[in-house]
Amino acid sequence: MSSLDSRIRSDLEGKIRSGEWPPGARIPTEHELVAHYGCARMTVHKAITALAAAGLIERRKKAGSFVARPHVQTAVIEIPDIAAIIAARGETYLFVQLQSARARSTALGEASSLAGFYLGPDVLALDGLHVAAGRPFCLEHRLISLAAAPEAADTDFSATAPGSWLLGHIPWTQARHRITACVAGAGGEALQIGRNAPCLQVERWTWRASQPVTFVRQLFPGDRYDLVAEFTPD
Amino acid sequence: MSSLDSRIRSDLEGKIRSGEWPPGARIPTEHELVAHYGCARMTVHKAITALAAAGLIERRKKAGSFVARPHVQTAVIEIPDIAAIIAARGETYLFVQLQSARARSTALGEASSLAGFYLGPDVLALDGLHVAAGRPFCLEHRLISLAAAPEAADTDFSATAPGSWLLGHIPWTQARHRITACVAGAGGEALQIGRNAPCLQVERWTWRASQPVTFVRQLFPGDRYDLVAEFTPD
DNA sequence: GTCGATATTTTGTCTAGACATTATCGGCTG
DNA sequence: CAGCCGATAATGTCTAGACAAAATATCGAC
Repeated sequence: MSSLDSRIRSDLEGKIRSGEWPPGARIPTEHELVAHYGCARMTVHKAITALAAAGLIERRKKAGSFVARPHVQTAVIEIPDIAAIIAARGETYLFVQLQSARARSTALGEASSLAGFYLGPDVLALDGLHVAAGRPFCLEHRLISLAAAPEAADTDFSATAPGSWLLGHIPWTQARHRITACVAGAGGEALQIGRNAPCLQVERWTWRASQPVTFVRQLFPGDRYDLVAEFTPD
Repeated sequence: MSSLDSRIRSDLEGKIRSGEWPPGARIPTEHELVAHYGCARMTVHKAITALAAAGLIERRKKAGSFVARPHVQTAVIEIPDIAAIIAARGETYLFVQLQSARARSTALGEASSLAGFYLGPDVLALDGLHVAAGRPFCLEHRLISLAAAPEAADTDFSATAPGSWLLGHIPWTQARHRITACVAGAGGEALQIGRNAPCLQVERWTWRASQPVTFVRQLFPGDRYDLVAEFTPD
């Protein structure tokens, strides 16, 4: 926190963010910074390396270190467990299972829409509704690979959201998210909104050690949920 | 890339991701790893510190290092410049200005909706349309603080997207994003879709050195754009 | 002047220690 | 048994070097 390297780092970061060192400018060499701060090179190196990892500067051997030119806005969005979202709002949370089926994946018509994401021959298909403060909050359609999560076959998801359960049982996943806007369509009835109401749709494909584990499609009424991303590159 | 510390790091990471070391498990101490890999402690320390920064492990003095229990899914989404999105698709890009006005911010009715985001007394208000391959792609409404970006007053935005211009002139910002689903509403005409068509709305508030710079609201037809986030924590 | 080999500068990685910090453990005391 | 308190074990930071790798700069030959 107040270690020397972090002080050096925020010192340099301040000069960049304030514009004192504009994009493209060359910053002092490690050697010069060592002389300036009166410390070992490793200490300066650690500070500069962290700035480079954060994308604020670019380093080139022999040439030096330069303030980077921003090109993309990256934002970190957190997609927490839905139960956690609702708990944070101070509302009561409930999960209701609508349908559950165990099937051979080839029997699932949608298998083809999951291009390149083959969950194995044995798949659990679950439909459920997340309810916040008595109002429908999110309609969820989920497929779970029983090869990757065999315990799921013996678990009762009638009141437990499969997302929370999976997070606790098949953790440390790799995932891909897709966020789109669409109309509620057939899901409008369960969500108690019109078929033409706009919804935020989050799709997530999840792997564990490169083995597909689960796919989920979540539909949020547009007026009940939004994603907020604070972006403080550091 | 193939330095010793990165090899140690991916070695440990593999044991975590494969489940060999489940969440909550204690991983070997730095001392033990030094003995195992036959290197200096700094080298092991660098590898472990990187894993801790990535959130894969938690470290507690005296107690040791433990595989973290995942609780939130964080995803890094990149929100690139719209021109870059379209260029990446290999389509032609065009920006069309619809309206431009310089105003006292109190004269803008919406000022109140930007709670806590006061752009200063002198504001530039711009409406424009991003066009990809001849079709409307994004409707944009933007406010620029002339206190933060005085050069904007003398710039011609009739064909230059203000977003690209700002990125090059007032870089290294801090930002907040909000992503919602809504209907096109009045914007439906400019986008050549129905008023009830679902849209992805991205709002972004931008600061530079804690000074508000710009606010933008972008409306994407739901079927023409989606956000994709690859999540490979590392 | 142009090309190419060599020197130099700058960053990247690593070592073998030192001391600081802090939470836990175990024992001592009341 | 409860509570305090010091020993200890683990991480956190830092040093003063060393060598490696890479890219630029320089100088010489032609």
